[in-house]
Amino acid sequence: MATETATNAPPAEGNRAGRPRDDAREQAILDAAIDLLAEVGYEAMTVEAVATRAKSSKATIYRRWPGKAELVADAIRRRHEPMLCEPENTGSLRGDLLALANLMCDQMNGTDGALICGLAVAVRSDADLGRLLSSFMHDQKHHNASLIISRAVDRGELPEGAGYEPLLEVTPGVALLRQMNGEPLDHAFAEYLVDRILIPLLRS
Amino acid sequence: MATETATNAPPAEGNRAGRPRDDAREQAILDAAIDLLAEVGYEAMTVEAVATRAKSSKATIYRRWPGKAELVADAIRRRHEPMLCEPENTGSLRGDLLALANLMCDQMNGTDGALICGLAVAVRSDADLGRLLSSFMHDQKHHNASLIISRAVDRGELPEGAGYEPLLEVTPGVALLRQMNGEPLDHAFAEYLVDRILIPLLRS
Amino acid sequence: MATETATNAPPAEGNRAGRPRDDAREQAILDAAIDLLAEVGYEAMTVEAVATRAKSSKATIYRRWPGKAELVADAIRRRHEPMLCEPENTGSLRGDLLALANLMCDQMNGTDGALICGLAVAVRSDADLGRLLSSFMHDQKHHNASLIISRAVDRGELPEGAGYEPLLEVTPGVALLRQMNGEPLDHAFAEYLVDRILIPLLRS
Amino acid sequence: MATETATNAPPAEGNRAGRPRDDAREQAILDAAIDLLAEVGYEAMTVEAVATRAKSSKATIYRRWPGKAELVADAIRRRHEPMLCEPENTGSLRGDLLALANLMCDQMNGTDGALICGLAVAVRSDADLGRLLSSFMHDQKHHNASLIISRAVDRGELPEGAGYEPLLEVTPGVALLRQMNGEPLDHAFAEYLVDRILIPLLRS
DNA sequence: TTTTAACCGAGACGGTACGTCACGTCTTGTG
DNA sequence: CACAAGACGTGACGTACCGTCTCGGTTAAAA
Repeated sequence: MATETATNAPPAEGNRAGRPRDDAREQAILDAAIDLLAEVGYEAMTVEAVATRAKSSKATIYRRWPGKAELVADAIRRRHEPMLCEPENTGSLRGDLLALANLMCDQMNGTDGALICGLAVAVRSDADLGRLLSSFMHDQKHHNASLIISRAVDRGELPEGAGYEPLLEVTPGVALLRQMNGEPLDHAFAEYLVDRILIPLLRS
Repeated sequence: MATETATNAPPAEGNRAGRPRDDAREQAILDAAIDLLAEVGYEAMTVEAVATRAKSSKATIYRRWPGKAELVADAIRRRHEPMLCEPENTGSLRGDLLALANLMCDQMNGTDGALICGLAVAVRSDADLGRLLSSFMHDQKHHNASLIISRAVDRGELPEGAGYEPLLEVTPGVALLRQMNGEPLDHAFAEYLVDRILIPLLRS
Repeated sequence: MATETATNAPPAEGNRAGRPRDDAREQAILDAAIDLLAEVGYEAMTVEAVATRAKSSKATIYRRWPGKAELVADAIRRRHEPMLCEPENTGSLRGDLLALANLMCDQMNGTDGALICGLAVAVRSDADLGRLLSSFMHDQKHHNASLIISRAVDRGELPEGAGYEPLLEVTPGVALLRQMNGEPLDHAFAEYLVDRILIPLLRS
Repeated sequence: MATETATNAPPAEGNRAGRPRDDAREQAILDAAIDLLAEVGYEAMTVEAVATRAKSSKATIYRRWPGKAELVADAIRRRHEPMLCEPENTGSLRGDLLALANLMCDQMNGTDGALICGLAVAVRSDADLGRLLSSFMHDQKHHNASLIISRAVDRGELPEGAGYEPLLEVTPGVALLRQMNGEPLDHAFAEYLVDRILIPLLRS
């Protein structure tokens, strides 16, 4: 699943000579990029500003990434990895789903929503980025959803063999749609999503 | 319903003298904008390029719209209106839904998908555009969905009082998600959507 | 003598459409360029700085000149024209020559020396610029030298038919050499030039 | 006479430890610098390119010279030394002067002219470089000129005590001027220089 | 019919970000 | 230590787009 894109690698693999790249610079740049993305958005974000905040230089950035878009893509990539977290066990299927939905809403209302929208265009010309974004939204849920379902099966709330696949697409899909329609992703939405869509779907 | 934005009106109402605006210019500009949006995306689309393709000039564009974002918003608005069409009656709920899903897939694979993705960023800073995009995706389906449901009820395939609301969000939501993940929106997807998600949801 | 170079002209001659170029901008830019050239030299002079001082923008500069070198060349071209002045009649050949030599020294010690040295490189790839520089140094002297000689002939200090050509090359040549050797162009040099070189040469 | 500039010496005098500097590297670098100077000029010459052509590295260059200007200065210095040559005795003053003038023209038309022009700018901010350039043009002539004059005195072509100083400045001065005016330094010029300027000057 | 005011195309203008390149410094590994 | 390789911060370069502004010329309603 490692969505390995063709960006950001020293020219040759086996090369040894010369001063090695400083990974700390890379991290500082990506951090600065993430921060600025969240603060001002993709379009208003300036490579120069990223360099300044990272106490770096444009040259160092362009030595590693072909352009602004790829820098941003990588920044998100890195940010995604440490974001997996265990879903709490609330004692009921509905409670678990609601917790999950609210968590997703919070993320979408924060930086992530902006990122996803900001990258929608880039996705169309970079299939790898698409897959990345996909995993960005799915991976955590994949794990969490299967856990929630199995817990519900154990409780007897769902029949044996209930599949969680629809959850994976319906939940973020509807959230994304709302996001792009400018509608709020609040607790009311979370309840609507769980009671009117997710639970009916799982019960059927 | 009319998502009235503060764009595009001659300066004063009561003025009379002088050459009136040429509506043909307006249409040419909007057409050019739509074409370019689909071809290169929102960011890469240039006002200069729109003017050139419309055999117009930047001044004419900026005389009518405050900026690029509003021009694009208007372009989509205009394009949306003539797009309503009657859904065919295939004789079964599944057939009707499948026809609808396939139609949506075709649209998303065509210009519309590009448009939607290209506008994702702009939506966040222009609530009106969000609502517009919302109606762009909903209105037609709103009508079609209610029609399909009522026909299914008449046939006895669905119980009296079955709601079509979930259809309106789940269908385009999942499609949009796939779109942004770079996954194909083909007939296999349409069948999956209908059989695994829509019908279970309606039946529950 | 119009050293017409292939720089700085609107794309077509007969074109009429569009906003015409503002000649005041051009003059402001050239003035700023001259000033900065004299202050910091060619290499340290920045196009950005020229734009700022001229209250212009880089775009406007690059719209008119292909690059920094051509801008500088043009700046000097313009500056040259209004620089002719009458040499005073001191009553003796030596006095006249000394006055001329001192004038030249002052010019070379001022902006002009810097200019000439700064352009030495550019000259080699732009023959027109060479001729321009040539006239920049010669024209005035051509006139002045013939005047001084004829006055000396009238006074009987020089024989009839004495040519002034050597003056035209020897005087600025030696000055230029000193300039490039980092040696001072002061009054001692002027006296040396007149007494040891110019007068012997004219007398022979 | 050695115009000793503050460049290019191992850090401490008495140090002994470590690998000694490889003088071959130094020569390779200076050769590369000279070649590139002549090919593309001072401004277009790149330290990186010098390093590449010398199969060296920038660090090795900057370990020995403070910067590009000093490197170039040194390159010229080295090149100058093996260039002293005995002027042939043609049997007459005019013949000797003509030979000298033609030699100078050939040099100026070759690499040296480019070098001198290329360094004109640098001279103004580096007095040592100026003196170097001065000796570059003078030293050889200093020796040759005195030789030619003394031979002419011996032949009786010139009076006892004739000074050669004017030759030293007038000859290269006029040549330099022509060079910067883009005028040819050919045999016609050599004859003009000798017959119209040098001999009259010496005879007076 | 004549005015007249707004239209239209073209394109110059001030700004600002982009991505490139060279300079001179530094930090590796290998002799 | 020297040396080759090459990353790094700095800062100018020349390009491209945005949104504004003038031009000369056109066009339809108002006088």
